[in-house]
Order: sequence, then structure tokens, then C-alpha cells
Amino acid sequence: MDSEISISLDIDQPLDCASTLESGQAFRWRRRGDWYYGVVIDDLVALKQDGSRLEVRSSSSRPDQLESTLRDYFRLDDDLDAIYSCIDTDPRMHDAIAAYRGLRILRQDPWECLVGFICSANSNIPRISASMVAIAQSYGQPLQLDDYVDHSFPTPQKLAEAGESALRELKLGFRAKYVARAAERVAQGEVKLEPLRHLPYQEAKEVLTSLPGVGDKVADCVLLFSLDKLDACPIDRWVRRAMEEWYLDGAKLNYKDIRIWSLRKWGGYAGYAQQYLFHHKRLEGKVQG
DNA sequence: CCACGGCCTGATTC
DNA sequence: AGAATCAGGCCGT
Repeated sequence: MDSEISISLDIDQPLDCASTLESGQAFRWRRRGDWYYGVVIDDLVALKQDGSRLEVRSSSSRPDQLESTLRDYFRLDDDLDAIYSCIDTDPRMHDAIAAYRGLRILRQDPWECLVGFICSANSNIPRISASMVAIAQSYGQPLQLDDYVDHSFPTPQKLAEAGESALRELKLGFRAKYVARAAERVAQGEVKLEPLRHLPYQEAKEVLTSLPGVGDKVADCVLLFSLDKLDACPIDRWVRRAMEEWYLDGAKLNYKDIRIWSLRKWGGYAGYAQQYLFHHKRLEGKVQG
């Protein structure tokens, strides 16, 4: 039986845990008071940020690796100040960075990330979260940390076995077919996600878009949020609006041309730039800031 | 290459 | 109230 452990990390990088975990890149974190509960590499962890210190509690099966696991998950090796200096080149981006300083791109598990963004099609964040939680509850392994229970994310094999109709019962709608078929292909080994990390952007993207339910946007999300492609630049409705309104004087560009434009403006950190624009635009009109 | 409609579902808007 | 519309798209025509 795993025993609960508690550690404290000194963070020497800008980190805004709340913005990072609530910026729509990961869908299964839940806030309880000051603590965020979630699953990282099959370990249930609770996080509380106190300035430059991150308090961590976990029922970890590998306590000696917990710190490195979290440093990896939050990409603490990214030099955020260096990244800011590359992309902070106009007033809009400057405002976004000022507002959400410490918002980081995560390095998530590619399989869970893929399913999450397949589920994102024509949906919204609360609903995507509900779908992902339902999938984990139904097919994952239970994990417990004091009185809190969550689940590991089920393997491709498990979801392939579950099948489309069972996933439809979890309210995935038309996305159930995509998730089931993608699970089959990954489970069969026809597509291997982890090695995509070491391929160039374009090659990795072609593999991902060969999966059902994965187009340009979903592929870019998976590449950025789980496969180390910081130049991947997912353009969703929000980012498109932000771009057209703030940078393109209302002009309409197709997906590929927006990518080209973004790479020219923000270079290899276009993905980070995109995340700040997304967050800024999405929260622009919200009462709750 | 672009345009369009359909697709599950639930919340919000009209 | 009940009908449209919208929500971090994808796919087929």
C-alpha cells in the first residue's frame, strides 16, 4: 500500500499554478479550497502554491521521483523570462503576460491529452471536463489521498474494449466514435504517441491527423500540451478572434496562414504566445476574473 | 483551396 | 415557454 508523502518544492521560475491548471490545457484538475487535486503519471497529487513554494501531497508509488515528475509536468526547465523576452513585442501580448505571468505550458501524458482534445470538438470546457472525469471514473483505477478519490486515466486498450456505445453513455456524443477508433489504433500499436516527441513538428502532426477526430487544431493541442512542440500553435475560436481583432485588422486567414503569421511574429514560442492570447481573450468579458 | 451542413448535448439566449 | 444559438472542430460532399 502506498503511503502518503508530503514535500515542498522551491520554484525558481515564474509559476501561477491556478492560471496554469485552469487555462483549458488540462481537464481533470479540481480545486478544493487552496488545493488543486489531480493525477500526474498515475499518482494522485494535491498541490498548493504559496508564493515561490509549491506544497505537494501525494499517495505516490514513487516518492523519490515525485519532485522530478512535477518539475517535468510543469516544464520548470522552460526559462519563462527568456520566452517572455521573445514574445513580449506588442502591447496586447504585454498586457496578457502581465495579467497571467507564470502561466506555463504543461507537459501532459499524450494519450490523455489526445482524448481530451478529441472531446473538445464543438464543445466547451466544463463539458470536456465532465467527459474526461466520466471516462476516468468508469474505466480508470481508483486512487486515494486521505478522503479524496480520483482515478488514473484508462489505457488505450481499456477504452478500445469499452467501445463506442459505452462511451456514448458517458455523454461524449458524436466524439465517442472518434475516441473508440483512436483508442483501437493506439492500442494496436499502429500509432505510437510517445516517439512523436522526437519527430519534427510536421511529421508528428501528420501522424496525429491520421487519427479519427483529429484535425489541425486538435493535433496542435496535443503537440503543444504533451509532446514538447512549443512552436505548435492551436487556433481555436478564441485565438482566431483575438488574432483577427488585435493583429490582423479584421482580416480572415486560413489555419495554415495563421500558423505562418504566428511563427514569423513569435518564432519557436508561438505556442506560448497562443496560450497567453487564448487566456486573455477568454477571460476578457468574464465577470469572474 | 474554400464553403457548407451535420453531428451529441446542455446551457444560454432570444 | 419553446425554439434558436453557441460551445476551444471534424468529416464528407
